[in-house]
Amino acid sequence: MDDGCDGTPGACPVDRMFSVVGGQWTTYLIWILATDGPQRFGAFQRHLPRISTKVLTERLRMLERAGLVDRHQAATIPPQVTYSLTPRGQELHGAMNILGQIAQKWEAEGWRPEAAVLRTG
Amino acid sequence: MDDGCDGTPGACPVDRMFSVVGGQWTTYLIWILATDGPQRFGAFQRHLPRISTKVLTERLRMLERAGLVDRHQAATIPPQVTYSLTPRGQELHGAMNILGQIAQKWEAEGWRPEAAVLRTG
DNA sequence: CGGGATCCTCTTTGATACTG
DNA sequence: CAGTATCAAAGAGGATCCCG
Repeated sequence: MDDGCDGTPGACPVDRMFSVVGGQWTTYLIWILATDGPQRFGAFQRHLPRISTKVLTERLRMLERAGLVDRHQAATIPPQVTYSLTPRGQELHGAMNILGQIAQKWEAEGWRPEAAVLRTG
Repeated sequence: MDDGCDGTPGACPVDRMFSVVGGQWTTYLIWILATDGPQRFGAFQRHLPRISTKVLTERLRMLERAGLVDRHQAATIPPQVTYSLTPRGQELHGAMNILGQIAQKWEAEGWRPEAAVLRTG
């Protein structure tokens, strides 16, 4: 019963996972990599026109440190940097996909998440 | 391929689900309800000593609007309000549990999420 | 007991400009 | 192209007080 979930940040395994992928944009980055394959920095920006370079960099660095994304840099001019999912990133995507499928199933039943959420904009 | 994931908030089903349960504390609330059963307002505060009444109320209201949590009020004095998981809340908990299990498996392999995350505190 | 209303802080984001 | 640095705005979260 007591799983150490006393509210200390990261006390729950679920929360630790969310602390890595819960940030804004993060699910999209993983999704894009999983569905469209490896991407370059500029390609992400084209996929997500409203993300800033700062945040995009931060998210990619974090996913890289978390071992979910691989960063491959070609020493050309201009530089070519390509990001891809690691096996762990792929495994995580599969699990997140389950959440997405539940969302879609519920929405087919009339569920309206937007109505519940206090969206920030 | 294109699943509508252009970065507009909530464009992805996964993101819609995260918009509901991705907020801080939310995973804990669901976890507590799933493992310890129905809880009263004050019980949550005892479980999570650092949460404020404002945020706890907000989260519970949101989970209620999202149909994941049931709020039952007894018209006694003093009032007794009890929160419980709906069937959807239970289904979601099961799916989130998968993420937690992956986290635990990876951690057993040496994965260190804290090292990756830019924790806010 | 179970909150609602405020105020205030701190983090997170976004915009912009510059660089190897 | 792929970032870095800086600044300003926004919003979430915390603390506090009060009420039914």
